[in-house]
Amino acid sequence: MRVTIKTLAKALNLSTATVSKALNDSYEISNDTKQRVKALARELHYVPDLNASSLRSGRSKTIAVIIPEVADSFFSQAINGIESVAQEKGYHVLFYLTHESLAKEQAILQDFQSGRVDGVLISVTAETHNAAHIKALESKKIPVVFFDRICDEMETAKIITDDYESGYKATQHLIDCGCRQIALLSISENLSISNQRMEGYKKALADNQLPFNAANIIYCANDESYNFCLIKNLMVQANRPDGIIATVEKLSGSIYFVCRELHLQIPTQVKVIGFSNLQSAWLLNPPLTTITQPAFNMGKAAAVALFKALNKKNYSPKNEILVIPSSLEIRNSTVI
Amino acid sequence: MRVTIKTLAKALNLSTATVSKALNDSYEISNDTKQRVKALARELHYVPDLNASSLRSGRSKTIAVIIPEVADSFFSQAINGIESVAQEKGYHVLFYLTHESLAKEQAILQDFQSGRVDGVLISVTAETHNAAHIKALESKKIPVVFFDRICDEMETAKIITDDYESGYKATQHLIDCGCRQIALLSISENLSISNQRMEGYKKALADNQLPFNAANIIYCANDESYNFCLIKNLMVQANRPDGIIATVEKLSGSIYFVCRELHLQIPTQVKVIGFSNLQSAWLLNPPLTTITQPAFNMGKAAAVALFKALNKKNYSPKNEILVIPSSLEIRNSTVI
DNA sequence: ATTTATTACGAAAACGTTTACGTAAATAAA
DNA sequence: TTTATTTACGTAAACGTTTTCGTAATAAAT
Repeated sequence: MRVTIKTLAKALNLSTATVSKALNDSYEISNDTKQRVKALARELHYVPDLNASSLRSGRSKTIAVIIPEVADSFFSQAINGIESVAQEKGYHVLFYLTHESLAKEQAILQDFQSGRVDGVLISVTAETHNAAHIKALESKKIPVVFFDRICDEMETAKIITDDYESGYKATQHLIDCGCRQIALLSISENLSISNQRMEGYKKALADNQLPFNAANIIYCANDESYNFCLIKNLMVQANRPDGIIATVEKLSGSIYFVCRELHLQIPTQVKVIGFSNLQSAWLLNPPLTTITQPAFNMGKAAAVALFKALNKKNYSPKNEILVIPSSLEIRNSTVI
Repeated sequence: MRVTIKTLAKALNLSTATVSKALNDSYEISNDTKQRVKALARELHYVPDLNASSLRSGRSKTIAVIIPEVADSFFSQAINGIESVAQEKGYHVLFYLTHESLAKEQAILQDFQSGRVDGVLISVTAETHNAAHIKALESKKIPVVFFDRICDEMETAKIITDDYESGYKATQHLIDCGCRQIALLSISENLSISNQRMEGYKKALADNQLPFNAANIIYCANDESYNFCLIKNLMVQANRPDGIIATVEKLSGSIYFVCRELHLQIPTQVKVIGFSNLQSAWLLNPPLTTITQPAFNMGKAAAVALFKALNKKNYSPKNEILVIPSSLEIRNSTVI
């Protein structure tokens, strides 16, 4: 037989209400009773039914994390940050991968109307250009916190890195290394991070009296072989770039593959800098200069912000942006 | 006001029972009624309360995935495989990271007594040497499927790769390349994969009349700098190995770092082969020869096996081992 | 014409909690 | 002493489903 609150109540000659309150450390219950209840619960290996609890209380002790990919070291590390605080708070974490598909993102969020989760951490897809489906959670009073890839139109907590400055720094570094024709690999026209990084790129060009050339902005897709072609086409041109910035991790690899195929030497013929958290950046051939993002801390900060909202009576997170800076790590893909 | 089954029932002048059955496509309900109910449900954006549903039915439509790390490309890819089938089946996926801690693994499984999940996919920690805490799920009729890192003593479905053969192949390859003193980096004495890979290693040595030297088996820990020291100590010896096998992904990187520090040339002075799924293996300096595991397919197969069990009246998965072979991919860390 | 099946639905209990409200006893304040 | 407050517990409803069982009405079989 399953041991429920009733089992305990009967055995101790108490009401289920008292037992429930005792287990939840209610002020209404004497210390003595609490001890007795908890002792018996432990002895009989009582474990509360989560579904019953959630149904009645309206809280599921579960949060959702929605990200585009997991095979990206940024998100891997961010997950670790999130998980570390969730486990500490006794919360459980549902993971969802959108694979950069807006439709999937919508379907996932739609499901949260079911009361499955108490809060949501999200990094939107490259296709997401408005937040209607995310705003729908407001009606259920489910707090949402963005990290990395945010939606400007939502008034909530957002954890980002200094994308604008990073774009600037990356570009300036290449210019300092002698580059005059710098390509920027992006993945989306509506993604906050892409736009910010590009703005920084443009500003750096302007500050150095270098012309901005729209042809040097390459929008990549979610298809590796397609991206390979795009980059290859870029690099076979007569006036090919002498510097490339990959604004998203997976694109760095593609650049290396193209350069290998075309026998282009990095960094002598072309310099490369990638937004990446790969520990193996050091081990690449040549070691990759990176903009390294504080992924773990961003994940952690996002989770902290979410739990802060979950503890408020007014569910809604403070509308504020937390910026955790990235760092430029110079290696041999830009300098000899 | 929230729209529940009662709302629909009242509006259509039906009982809640009928509405529920209609929504679940029960044979007891006429097609006409089903249409009307579903139409109104759609119109009013009705979404069933998962907690109520789970409480009554005893099924949560959620599975758990327990893995040691996520910052490991094997697990990243496996997750993709799992997620792909879960999403298709309309199930949700809870993720838990053990960080190789048995205590954490136990705590996580303990929590599953709450009815939170219908089934579990697990890859155990390096510390796990018995399955008592996992067997405890049997009393709750929660099916468990192992992938990659299995527990022999559990009678259930297990998805693995051909670890023994992979260990053999890796060793034989190094021998073919001229190595006579081969070190094996392991992470645990009780982990199935470690032992199998080591047995394959031993067999290959024996088949080639090479002596087995226990000093060449290095047990690494979950601490990068500690591992670095271990490997460094190994490589500063006079009779240092001329070949190393890293049986787990993260150790390959450590080997490269040590070799860089000691100015040891790969592959001329020491040849390296790693169990790894990093796409960047190609891009390392030098490109890393790997045993590449079918991570995505293993994850997928594990999920499929679990769902098969979830659909059975008798919850328990078939006690069988599915082996999906790995492949040796030869690159320049073993050949010039 | 009577019995038996089948179809389509409803009443009500059940799942295991949490919580609003009530209350008796003990204590404190007036 | 009377009244107010606090302490510690119980009663019972509620959360939103699913499911068992019952039952009319219609159709089929005898």
